[in-house]
Formats: sequence, structure tokens, C-alpha cells
Amino acid sequence: MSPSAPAARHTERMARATLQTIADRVGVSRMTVSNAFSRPDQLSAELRERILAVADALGYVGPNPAARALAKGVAGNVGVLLSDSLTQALTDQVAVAFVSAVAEEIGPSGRALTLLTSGGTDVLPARDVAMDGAIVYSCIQDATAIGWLRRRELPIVFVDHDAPAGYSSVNIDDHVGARAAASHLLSLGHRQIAIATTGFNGDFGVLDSADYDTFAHVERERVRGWTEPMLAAGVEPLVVRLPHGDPIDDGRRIGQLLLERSPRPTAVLCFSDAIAAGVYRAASDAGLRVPAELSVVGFDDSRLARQLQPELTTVRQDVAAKGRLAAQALVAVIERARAQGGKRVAGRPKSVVLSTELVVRGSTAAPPAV
Amino acid sequence: MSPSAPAARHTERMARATLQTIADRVGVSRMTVSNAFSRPDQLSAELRERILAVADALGYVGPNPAARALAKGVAGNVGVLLSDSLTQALTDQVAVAFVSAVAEEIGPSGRALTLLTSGGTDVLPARDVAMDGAIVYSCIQDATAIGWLRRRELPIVFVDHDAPAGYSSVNIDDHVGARAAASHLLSLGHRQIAIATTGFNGDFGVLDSADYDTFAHVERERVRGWTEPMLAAGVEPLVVRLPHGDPIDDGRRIGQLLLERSPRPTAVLCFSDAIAAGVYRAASDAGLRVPAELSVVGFDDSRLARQLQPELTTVRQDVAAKGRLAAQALVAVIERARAQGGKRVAGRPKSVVLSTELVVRGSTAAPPAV
DNA sequence: CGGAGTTACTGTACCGGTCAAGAAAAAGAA
DNA sequence: TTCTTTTTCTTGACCGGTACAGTAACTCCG
Repeated sequence: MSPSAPAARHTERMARATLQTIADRVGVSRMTVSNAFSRPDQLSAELRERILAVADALGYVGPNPAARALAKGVAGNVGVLLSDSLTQALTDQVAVAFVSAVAEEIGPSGRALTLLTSGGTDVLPARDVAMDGAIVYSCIQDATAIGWLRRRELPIVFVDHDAPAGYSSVNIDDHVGARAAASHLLSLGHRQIAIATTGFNGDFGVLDSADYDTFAHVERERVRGWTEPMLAAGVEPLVVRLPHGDPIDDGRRIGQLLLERSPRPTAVLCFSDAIAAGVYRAASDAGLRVPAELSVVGFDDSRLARQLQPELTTVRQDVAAKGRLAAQALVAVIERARAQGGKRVAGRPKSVVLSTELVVRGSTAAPPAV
Repeated sequence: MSPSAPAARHTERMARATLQTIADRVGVSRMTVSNAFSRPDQLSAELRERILAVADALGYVGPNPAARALAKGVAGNVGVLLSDSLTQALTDQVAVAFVSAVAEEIGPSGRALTLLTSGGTDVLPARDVAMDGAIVYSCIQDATAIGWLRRRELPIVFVDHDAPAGYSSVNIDDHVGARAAASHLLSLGHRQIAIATTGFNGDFGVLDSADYDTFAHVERERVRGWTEPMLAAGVEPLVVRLPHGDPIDDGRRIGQLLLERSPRPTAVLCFSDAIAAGVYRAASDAGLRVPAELSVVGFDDSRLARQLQPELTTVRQDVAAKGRLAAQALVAVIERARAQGGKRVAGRPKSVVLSTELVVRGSTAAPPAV
């Protein structure tokens, strides 16, 4: 490069183009350029063409999202709060299916999906990331994130959660489904029935009913559904809890724990199909056959249920519908809040409860004769 | 309510508190209130206490994220571009594992993860959502989203992609892994080898080498790796393509298609473990045993590989490491861009290539004697 | 031909913060 | 005591848009 050529200057990046840059170049007001992008009906087609051409030439991409978010009060995304460990949530097939359904439903509205992480030391996405609303999904241990979302007065839809007053929610009928599962086992003649559930902040262990109070919505409703018909039949349930870890490994471990007990349970009601899969392994480890020597019932009716041998008797829920409805509900709340001007979480909150259904397959049978 | 009490006024929601509101109440400047939240070392501890107390009393949650994003040029989230159908991507276990690893790594930096949907008619998240950077993951048919991200001059890390000049990337050694898989089959004595791959915009069908040009990075590298040792050994590969649908169903379908051919392939190299699982089914449907009558090789070494019976011979890649490295690389680029002031995508881009490894399990054996 | 109604564009205020430089008071050094 | 230095707070400009209320010209209609 010749020393006389001051090319260095040239490498300095041109200042980023803004509406004003374009306006000056075209000789119109900034507002007109804004309209060219955001409200095409506000100016003549030919001027718009001219503006867009100049914008393109200047490398202008479109209105700055952050600025637009500030001015319009719209961020263009919605948050999804899964659990404090996103990784953990994403290894849960059911949770992923839910997110997937939400994404599919929210996509056409032009919004992106922001997965809220637990954040670092000083930054908390639930408090510090711009969004138009949020979906709070179950299995959250740390409720502080929910607290931030609420304080921000964001539109929120709660899923698999007791919604606070004034908030919309989408739930499934855990109670009815669990009842059906337990009744099924009772009618087969089982009397030694164990319940393997997850529970807030819990490690492995046997629970008594006093502990149920520490449960979140889903756990509580299912345990209630499982135990009620048992108690009515004079059968004392054995409730064990496992942590929020890898459900299959944990299910196996809890299965071992159960199968060592005496009297040995003849049936296990599981919080999820994945846990049931773990119990299958424990049974296999112990040389017990399902369902001849051990009946197993799952929950969710995920893909896994039919991959297992024998196919799993389980309680079906429609996760995709749950996701779609949650997304719809959230969009509805957002639009309503927007229409009302204020950020006020207004309007009549809607509570949806989806039905569940017992699906009897090959993993349940009468208990072995004593 | 008595008519004399003008309570109606009261129901109007108090205007949302801002820094100014608090400043006025405390009797300091707006900037000081800002510092109380964002730069605690800039004011005395006691004044800060007082400010925070008033803020709390006014229901102030913290600096408005959108405003802060505009002023600081930091959004607090990073985008992840998976495929034009998020749902499809989320049903892919490998993709989910990747996202999960990214989330885990990015979380502590205080950023959230925004899944970019394909958007609606007029809003395109890749263009219209504020973010600090983005990760572009493979399996994208529609590259316009990438175009928007690039035009925005965002920090981007490409994964399983040929990165454009100047961009960092994280890839795996698809070529070496595929070579090892093919060589393994050849050394077992196979001569009728089929390749079942996905490919851009492709429907089911047999391909000839001219079509390879339409492939994206991963497909191209793998096909190259599979075919090279075969051609060197004088074996003509049969390459078939399947669409981006449900991989297991599609694998089954492509398996049927292959097994009907004459001469019938004695081995199939699959683009993924999931496709291999589909081929297992097709083999089972056709009454063929793996590996006695059909050898199958997968790719990824996902969970599935060991769930199959027999366990799947496959090429292992470390998806979690890929995700972590991508996240690290992105954060590095973001910090660098920030340090350099301009949005310029500067600094030396880094290209990481992770190694792959053939894992021989039970799904491969010598071809049946003719 | 005059007033009502459009169409096409402009001007100003505001969204809610942060940055950088400066001023006043308090502390430390010569 | 006087001259730095530090601490603490303030001022004014700016981030890049959008809303809303004009204004001027142009069309429609009796």
C-alpha cells in the first residue's frame, strides 16, 4: 500500500445508518422514513420505493429493535420460564414437547421465544430481559423468577401451576387421571401399591401425608388422586419421592429402594413415563417381570410409553394442546393489555383444564398369587 | 360507594414509576437513581439505601429493559437459529441436547436464550428482535434469516455450517467420522452399501453425485467421507435422501425403499441414529435381522444408540461440547465487539473442529454369504 | 365556487434509560 | 495553609425510534 494513500481512514466503519441518515439523504423528515418501514399506507408508493432504495444502499437493516421496543412498548418476544436448570428441563421430553407446541403456536404471531435462564450473579433474565409476556411452566423450584415477572406486571400464563388471582392458567386434570390409575390397580386386586413422585426440593425418601403440603400443584393433585381411592379401599399407600434429576436413573434407584422393602409392593404408580422406565429397569435388575410380578403405571403417555416392553399403562395428557392453549392464552392477554393502554393485567383471566385419560396397556395385571 | 367519594379516580392505575419519579421523591437527580441500580460504587451506601427503599415503595422493579437496551446497546439475550420449523428442530434429540448445552454455558453470563421462530407475515424475529448475538445451528433450509442476522452485523457463531469469512464457527469432523464408518463396513466385506442422508430441500429419492452440491456443510462432508473409501475400493455407493420430517418414520420408509431393491444392500450408513432406528424397523418389517442380514451404522451416538437392540454401531460426536464451545465463542465475540466500541464484527474469528470417533457395537457384521 | 374530506408529509414531544464531563464538598498531602 | 485528590452528585446530550397533532395540497360534490 503506498504511504500517500490514507486508506486507514477508510477502514473505520461508517457510522451505523439511522432513520435520520436516510431522511437527510432523501430529503424528507425522519418520520416519513419511519412510516416507509412501519406504516406503508402513510406515504406514496413511489416515495416509499425511493426511501427503501436509499436505505438499502446505506446498509440500513430496519428499525432498531431496541429503540422500537422502547418507543412502542413491544419487544417481539415472550419468555418461557421452565426450571432453574434449563438443561434439566430440556432433557425432559414432555417439557420439550410443550415448548415445541408453544413455539409453533406463537411463531405466526411474529414473536420469538425466550428461554429464561436462572441468570448470573447480577443479571436476572426474568427481571432484565425485555419481553411482552411470559409462560410459567411447572417444575420450578426457585420462585423468585416468578416474583420478578409478576412485579413487572407482565402478562403471564401459568401452566401446571396454581395461578395467582387474576392470572390465566392452563392445567390438566391431574387429579382425575391419577384417580383412574389408582382405581385401575385396585380393581386388579393390588393391595401393596407404591407411589413414586417428584416433589419440591426433595431428595429420595419415604413421605407421609404431612409432606404433601410442600408439593407444587401437579405433584399435590396427582398424589391426592392416587391416594384417595386407595384410602377409600383401606389400602395404605407407600409414597416415595425422588429428586429432579435424570428421571430414568432416579426411577431405577427408587425402584430398587421399593423392591427391597418388605412386604414388596406389587404395583408402582409413577409420576412420569420416564420414571416408569426406570422402574422397569429396577424390576429387570431384580429379576422381576412386568406385569406378572410387578405392575407399573406411568403418567403423560409420551413416546416412551409405547417404546417400553411391555407397553406402558399410563395416564394420557395432551401436551401439544397444553402448549397451544398456553400460547393462545398468552397472546390474548398481551393483546388485551395492549388494547387497554396500561400495562395493567386486566380482563377476565381464563382457566383451562384439559382432561386426562387412563390408557391401559401391557404393564398392569393382577398381582401375583401369594 | 357514596357519590361524594370520587373513588373512581383511584382505580386508574398509578403511572408506572421511572427513575425520574423516584428521583423527585428522594430529591436527587435521575442519574443518581440510575447509579443506585447500575453502579452502586458511584454513590454513598446510605443514599443508595434510601433510594432503593423509595423505589421499592413505588413498586419500581428495576431499569426498564427496553430503555436500557437502547441506551447501553445491550439486550441481555442471544438468539439461536435452529430451523425454519422450531417444532421440527425440537423433536430432534441431538438439537435439543445442543441447545441445552448452550443454555447451560450461556446462563451464568446472565443472558437468556431466544429461539428464533420463522416469524409471521410482517415480523421476522431474526430482523426485529433485539439481541446481542446469535448462534446459527445447522439444518436450516431458509437462509434468509441468516441474511438478516448478518446484515445486522451481529456477532454470530456458526455451528455445523461453513462459516462465511470473518465469522467464528464450531464444527465436528464429519468427514473423518464418515470415512471411518464406511471403511469399517468395507473391511467387514460389504460391497452393497447404501447411504441414507438428509439433504436440503430434498424429498425421498436416489441421488447421484451431481446432487451433492446442493447439500449443506454437514451432509456434504459426511457423504464425501462415506463415499471416498468406497470409491477407492471400487464399490459404487447407493445414496438416497430423505426429507426433514420425523427421522424414525422417514428412516423406516427409506429402509423399505432400500430393502426392496435388487441387489439388496447388505449395509446402510445413516445420517443419524434416529434414521438408523427407522432402518431397524424396516429391517424388522422385512423379516431381516440386524446385523446378520443387514448391517446398520448411525451417526451422533445419541442416547438412542444404546437403546436399540442390537446396540448401534455409530459415529460419536460430543454435542454437549459443541454447545458449550459455541456459547463460549459467541460470548467472546460479543465481548470483543463491545470492547472495540463499534458493532464491527472484528477480531480473529476462531474455527473449532471437534473430533469424531467410530463406536463399533452390535449392529454391524460381515455380510451374509451369498 | 366554496366547504368537507382525503392524501401526503412535517414538527415536536416523548419512550426510559446511560454516558461523559463537570461542580461542590470532603479528605489527604505537601 | 494551600494545593491536589477523591468522593459524591448533577447537567446536558444522546440512544433510535414512534405517536399525535398539525399543515398544505388535492379531490369530491352539490
